[in-house]
Amino acid sequence: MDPYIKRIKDLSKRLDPQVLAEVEEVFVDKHCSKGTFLLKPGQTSTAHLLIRKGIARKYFVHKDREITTEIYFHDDVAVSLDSYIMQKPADVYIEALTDLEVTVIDYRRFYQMKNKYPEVMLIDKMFIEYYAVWFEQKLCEFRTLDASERYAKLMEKEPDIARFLPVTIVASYLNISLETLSRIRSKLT
Amino acid sequence: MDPYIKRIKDLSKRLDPQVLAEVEEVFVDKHCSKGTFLLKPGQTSTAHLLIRKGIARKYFVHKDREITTEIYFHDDVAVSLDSYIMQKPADVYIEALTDLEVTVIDYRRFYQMKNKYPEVMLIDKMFIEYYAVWFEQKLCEFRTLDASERYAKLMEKEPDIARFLPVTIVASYLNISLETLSRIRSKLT
DNA sequence: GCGGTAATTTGATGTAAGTCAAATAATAGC
DNA sequence: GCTATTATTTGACTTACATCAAATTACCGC
Repeated sequence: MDPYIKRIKDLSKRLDPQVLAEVEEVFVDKHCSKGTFLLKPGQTSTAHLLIRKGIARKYFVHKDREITTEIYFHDDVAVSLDSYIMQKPADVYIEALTDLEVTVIDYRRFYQMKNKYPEVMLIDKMFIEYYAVWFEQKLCEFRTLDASERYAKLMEKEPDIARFLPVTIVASYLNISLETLSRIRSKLT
Repeated sequence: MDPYIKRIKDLSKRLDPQVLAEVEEVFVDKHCSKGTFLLKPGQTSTAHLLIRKGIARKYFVHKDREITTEIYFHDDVAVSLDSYIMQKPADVYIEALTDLEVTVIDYRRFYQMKNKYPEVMLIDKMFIEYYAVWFEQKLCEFRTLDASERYAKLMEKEPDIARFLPVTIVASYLNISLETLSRIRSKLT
């Protein structure tokens, strides 16, 4: 697991038990079946979704083509950052690729927690920080790596994506055509 | 100005005068002459740099090529997010492209302010949020727009960059070769 | 098992944009 | 002013990757 994510987790666990109990009241567990949309363009995001089990993805449609921007596994948090922060309608889909077990963290109630307990605000801030750094890294990868290098990086950093998902989705995540991905893979064997 | 930046500014101004005074003690004004580096790879960032006057840029070197990732004008904040958040050595340069007047915001002292006043922490958090959303948008542009579309977007959103900076820098910011940028421009006239 | 659909691979061809190289144009120093 | 240097433009050529199309393979439901 990423060391920064680990720090966030450790901090969460070390919250005052009283505070932790109160925070956890905000969490609601939910089941989503495969193919369901957790968010659609036009809807304003009202919750973070902690994926407890299964796989989900975020994507948007550009020129009749689905572009996958994030893929979520166990312990990942699915959210349209844009819609959450700016409190405006999303322009992305969040889709359950398998049956999911998710924990819903309602913004309104979590917001109250943040204002009541600065340590909760800190954890939320660290989460955003992680997101920002992750985006910056991705941006750097797009600027410097070609198709096969991006694939190599994916295999190194997020091998589960290549392992569990169909070429179509992996290719759109790497921003290459599925044919090119297929060719890259065949060269490696 | 971006509406979210405006919100951050308004909030800053509306801080309790007592708090504001204390925060401003942390700010130190400084002059940097053209060509100076405010940060170099290997150094760990110890301060945010608010540009009061002049132009600066952030870039990194990849395969003997300078890749400009951010350009700062009046009221922008120059910082290696990565180095700041992870508190690790930076891998980017921050360079004064003109003579600069900057306000240095020391992390250590600002950190104390954040812990003392939750409203200061909130402002810092909003700044990071803005950064994250900005990165996400850039990422989306790289995924969906070709060279001339990226240039068009630049002219629409950050025209000053194209106006005040040499082709070399603008091209590396758009992640295209300077020759291509020159050709795009000549086609538009 | 078999037929039908969807996913993946393979091949042929097109193109946006990179690279290399040379020609202008702009800028600064003296 | 003129030269030296640097920045920008223009041209010829190359290449990584997309697109289109067809072939193969995998995956279902019955």
